[in-house]
Amino acid sequence: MGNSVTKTSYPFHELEKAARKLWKDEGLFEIRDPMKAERPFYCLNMFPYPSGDLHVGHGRNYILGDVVTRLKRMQGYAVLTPMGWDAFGLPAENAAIANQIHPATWTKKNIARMKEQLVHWGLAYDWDREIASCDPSYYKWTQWLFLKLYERGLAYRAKGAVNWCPSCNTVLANEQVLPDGTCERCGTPVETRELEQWYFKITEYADPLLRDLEQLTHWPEKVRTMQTNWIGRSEGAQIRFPFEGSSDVIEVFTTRPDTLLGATYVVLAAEHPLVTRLKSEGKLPRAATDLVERLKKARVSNRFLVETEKEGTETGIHAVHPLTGAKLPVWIANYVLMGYGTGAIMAVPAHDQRDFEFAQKYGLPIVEVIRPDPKQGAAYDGTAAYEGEGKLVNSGKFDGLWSAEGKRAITEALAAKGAGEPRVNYRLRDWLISRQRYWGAPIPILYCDKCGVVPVPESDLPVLLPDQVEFKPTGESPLRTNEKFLRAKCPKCGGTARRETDTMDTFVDSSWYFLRFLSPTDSKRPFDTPAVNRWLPVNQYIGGVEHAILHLLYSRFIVKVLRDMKLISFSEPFERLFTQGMITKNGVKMSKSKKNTVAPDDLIERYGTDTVRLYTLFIGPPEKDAEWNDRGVEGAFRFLQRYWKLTMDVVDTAGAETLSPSAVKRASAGFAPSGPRRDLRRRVHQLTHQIVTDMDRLHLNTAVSGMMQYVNALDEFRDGGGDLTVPEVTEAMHLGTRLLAPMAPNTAEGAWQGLGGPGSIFTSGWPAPSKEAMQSDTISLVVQVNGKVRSSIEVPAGADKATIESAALADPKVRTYAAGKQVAQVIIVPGRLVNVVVK
RNA sequence: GCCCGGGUGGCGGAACGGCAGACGCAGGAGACUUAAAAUCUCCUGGGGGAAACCCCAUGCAGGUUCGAUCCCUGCCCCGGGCACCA
Repeated sequence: MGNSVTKTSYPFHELEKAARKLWKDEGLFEIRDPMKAERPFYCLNMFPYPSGDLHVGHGRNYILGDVVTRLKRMQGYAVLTPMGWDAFGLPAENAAIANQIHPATWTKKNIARMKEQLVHWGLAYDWDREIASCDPSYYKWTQWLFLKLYERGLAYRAKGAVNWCPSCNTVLANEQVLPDGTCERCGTPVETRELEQWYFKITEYADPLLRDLEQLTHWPEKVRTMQTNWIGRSEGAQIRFPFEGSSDVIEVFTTRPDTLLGATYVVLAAEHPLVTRLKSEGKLPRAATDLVERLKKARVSNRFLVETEKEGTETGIHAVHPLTGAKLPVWIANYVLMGYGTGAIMAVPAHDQRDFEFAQKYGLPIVEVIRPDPKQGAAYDGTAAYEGEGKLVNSGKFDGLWSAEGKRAITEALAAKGAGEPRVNYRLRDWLISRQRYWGAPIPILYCDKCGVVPVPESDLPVLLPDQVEFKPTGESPLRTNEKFLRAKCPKCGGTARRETDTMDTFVDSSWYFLRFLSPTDSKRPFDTPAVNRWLPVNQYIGGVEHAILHLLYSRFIVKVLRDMKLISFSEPFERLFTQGMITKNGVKMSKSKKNTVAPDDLIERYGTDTVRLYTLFIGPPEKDAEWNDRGVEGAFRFLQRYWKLTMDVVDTAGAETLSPSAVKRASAGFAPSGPRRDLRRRVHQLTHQIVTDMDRLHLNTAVSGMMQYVNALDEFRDGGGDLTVPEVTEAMHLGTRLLAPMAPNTAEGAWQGLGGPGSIFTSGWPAPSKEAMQSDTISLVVQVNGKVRSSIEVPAGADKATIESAALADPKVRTYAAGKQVAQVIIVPGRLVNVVVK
């Protein structure tokens, strides 16, 4: 089959070559001076990790971005369309361990290969702005970013329970652990370890990160919801319970202070500091210490199992109810987690299902304090907790208040006693950024025996990764044992210091790269503030939904920090976000490991890049997943062939002089007032309208379909004996070619040159349909009887309702269906239909 | 359990509340050809009918409406997110 294809008269390879040369010569997609370019538009694809080969599934992302880029260019914008490489990361290091190849070498090789593929794909990137996050000239500034956060107290080191991936040999941020407790990258079950690690204080920005989501009206609702859930804001109160025999207090967080009088016991997480202390002081009963040990061990692996049965034990100590003074037993239980709130709760079994189950199991008292309607019986019926709101009962002076009032009144009463206050709690945890890996940006910190933790002075950046290192199969970072790297001089006291050996999470690299593209080679500053302020937020950001939380939340955080540092003037990095669906093959995501990838190279070789582009766009709505079908590619190819032949036929018959744009402009006098030529022109403008609208909304599958109909319309015109030299055809070719250009740029550019140019099609402006041309003299209306289609009538375009009604009632089929019945109503929808309601 | 998507021919998918299935793929018939490929033409949701036409059909059951794939209620499946979050 390959043979027959290459014999086609559609010379896609030549077209690609010529088009690419023209675009390069004209510098169509390059921004020379960001401060001077008019009408800036920043179109960005998430920069990829250079994993090696690209498949057609990856291509969807880039093709979408390229269509936007070219469309905006035609609409007269100066489009910034850069590309770079998220080039630090574990696969390079794993390759190093497996094949004894340096991560830098491996990464560079992959970058070269992928760049070749992107170029082959004909994507319009401004390669002069290419960046790679593993380049010292880039990661110098990632380190600078760390120092800035450190200066502001937003980077800190702390010991705590962390996620450890035993396969990746490193810790992970919460965002990088999947809901089933496995590593986001490799799928290995994550373990818990107590380690001292570096964090970014993203929780400080929880509220702005949440609030500003409201501004992001051009983000998919889904992504905003996911971020909202992830941040997990809840309002309530922090309440302090003193406990007997100590001046200490147990702090709990609750969203239901209105149920405080129903609290009958207090529960601590096994990891709660008080538990640790009591244990070390020998004040815990044997059963309790045993349980604590068991729970801590179980949590290493079972932390994510929700279905675990509730289990607990008494500590022997008692807390004092802050309002009633009642003695409440303090328990330790597996259903209270250290990772949320204070790691301690007040248990209200009548109104919290978890507490209820626990209280039942251990025979703890249950006191009802909320009733939806006090006149009716209890909502709490002894079989399950009532978790709704209502009026307070059994709550002393608070009886009769509604939950909302009760919350306020009880919180105020606590505040008056100094026993509590309103509190907003977040699910979001700080961002753990240290990684025990080599192939990342070293954290620019020194440990001095005398001065303690000392940041590397800005002037000493970058802290370079040592080149001569050995990768051990144990997976231990070679930095840990590299004496040359480790040894340093303390910038404060001049004494000996030891370097931090952890590197930064690669999501730090990608949290600011979109700023770097404006000044990719600047060695003085991380980014050019005026240029960045002019071009950002990114007008159109395109990438996979898998970053809905990770990259997109981190970037938003960093941008807000930089704004607070007055280094940029905007608060959000990405104005419009588009998350494309993945392409599946045999129902599953394309991936090397599943061996179901489709390589673009062969397809481009055989059919040309425009065919691959067009099919990728046509496959379905871009935001949804879609199944790849090799036969579908041929459909796209057939269309382009037909389009090309048609263009060449028009050029041959009409000749250049009738085709030039000025001739087209003059042609309007020659447009036919009626007949097939007029019909063609109407159809062409209607389709133009549809395609323009679809492209604006990124409904590219229907835009491609519109182009197919466009060619069908012209073919039908010709088959019906139409003359290709008439001005209607010339106009159609000029419009259609420009409409096609963002989607099939090489073919369209070639056609444009054939049609007499001048210049690149991408400087020819974006078409607009003519309202007048879209109008028709008569319209055909569907006629329904009682909502069922029975006939259709032809009426003048401007016909009034009375005319339409009588025409409809006169229709023989309508008369048949209306026979013997009364016409109750006639509904007329202008331009659409008539519905005759009979009884 | 809660919150988002989604369920339409053999397949991918179209349809401001207004002719369900655009466009394409696959399939069928034909033209061209010694033949095949390529190309072109016509047909192609199901059922009934010689035909004109008629009936059924957008996961299921209701509702609102002159009219519902679209809006509302309940339910069933599929995908995603959150989840002992206090």
